[in-house]
Amino acid sequence: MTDKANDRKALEGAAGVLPGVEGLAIGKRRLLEAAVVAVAERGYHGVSVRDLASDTGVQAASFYAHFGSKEELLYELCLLGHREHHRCVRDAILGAGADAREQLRAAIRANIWFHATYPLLTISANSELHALNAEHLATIADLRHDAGTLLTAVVERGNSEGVFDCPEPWLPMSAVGGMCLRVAWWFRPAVAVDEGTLSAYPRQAATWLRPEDYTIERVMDTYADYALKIFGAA
Amino acid sequence: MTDKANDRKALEGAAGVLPGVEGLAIGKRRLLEAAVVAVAERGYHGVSVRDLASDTGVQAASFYAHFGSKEELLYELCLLGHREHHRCVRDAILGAGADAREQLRAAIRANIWFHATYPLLTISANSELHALNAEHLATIADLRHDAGTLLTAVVERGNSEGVFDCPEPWLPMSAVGGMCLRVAWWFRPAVAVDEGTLSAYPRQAATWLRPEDYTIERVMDTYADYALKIFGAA
DNA sequence: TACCGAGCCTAACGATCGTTAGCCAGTCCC
DNA sequence: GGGACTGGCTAACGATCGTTAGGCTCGGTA
Repeated sequence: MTDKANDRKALEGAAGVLPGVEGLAIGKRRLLEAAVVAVAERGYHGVSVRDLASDTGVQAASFYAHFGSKEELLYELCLLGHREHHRCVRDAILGAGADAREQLRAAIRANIWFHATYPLLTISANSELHALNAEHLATIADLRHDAGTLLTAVVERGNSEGVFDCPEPWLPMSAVGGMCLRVAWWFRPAVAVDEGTLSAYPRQAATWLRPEDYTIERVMDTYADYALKIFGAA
Repeated sequence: MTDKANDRKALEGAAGVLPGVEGLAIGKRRLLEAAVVAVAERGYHGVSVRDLASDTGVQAASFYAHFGSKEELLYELCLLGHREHHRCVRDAILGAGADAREQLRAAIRANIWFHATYPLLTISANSELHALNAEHLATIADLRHDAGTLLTAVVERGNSEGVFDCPEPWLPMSAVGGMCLRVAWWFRPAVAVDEGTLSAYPRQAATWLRPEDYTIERVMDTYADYALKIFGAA
């Protein structure tokens, strides 16, 4: 492979780690992709503008052609993460028919799918909110609140229809939410992993000792069963 | 209250956020306590040595009378967090009798208790491992591995005794581990919280919209029931 | 009494941080 | 053809970073 081809591959090494960036300018997209990799690994304050510029093959000053500040980039990452995640779960619920159990199962499956497919985005958008300014943090908090509303409605309807048995949904939802979220930290795909594809998963995922790697499908099914048990599904 | 009393209270504002620091020199202990508060809030790279020194009422250079480097302080925090957590869970299992279900229940309860009682330590010791050097990271990884061994043994014994039904324990353990770990991020006590006590919990815990705050006891019981369901307890 | 180390201090080192000013090569539209 | 816009560049700003040198003041100990 030529040096130039190597350079190009290095610059695009993070392609595919972010959903919903197809319409963006290529320079901005590359910065976002480099950022989600670096921030998930080292945290917001552990990543400098010069790091991102270097990963993208440009100078630090060029960063500011795309973002007004470093914090604004983090905000865009968080916005992207929460919006795409919410859309993913919402569409799954809406396409699941009228049975609350199937709606819950679809929601859990979509939740896991997103966290296992975009783990670096999940980690960045959930662990680095402290670095947002007050206004941006409030916007993200509103998004989080909205995302919870629909799932709460599914559970409450399931209760009144008699297919769930959890009079107080908050604790079971916290448990299910927690176990689904953590998938982003440990998941690594079982199939077709070359070095480039593995870079889309957190480095720590390699150190969680497990007997094997699992397919996304298997994790989705298994965790959905756990969730239905927790919600006391009939 | 006098100014001097105010100063003293500010310096000791983080007292009680760390277990197992009774024998340490007061200056070192204060630095560790200030560090766990700041690191859980802003991340390792978001906290400077001068920040910690300022919170402790000393100069930055005095930091190095207690720690060889900033990374070494993080290592001591991670060591403390993993050791105390492991001891807590281990003792609970050993004191639970011979029934695997009761051993599992005790382990989950102890796990939750630790995460809800020392949430800032839990967050720091689990989210900031990336900032450790290779040698220290390997030591912590060994500790994590050892901690998993005992619980795995409990589950496997429960399987062979016929009281659990989970032929492959890793996925259920990942689910239960995830939901218990996340308690550290959202838990806030329901009773007797003045401003000083609340500072022992992550700031974000206030933003997770919940209908009420729960007692530790209630979370422990509820989550233990979830865990037993997940492991297919007879 | 003399010493010694612990624990604090002031001052400063070089490196790196986020950000800005000012400039330049293309590309598009009128 | 000319002007505006886009997206890159070099160079530099002041602030802050982790860390060190060197000195002071104690309490304990030989």
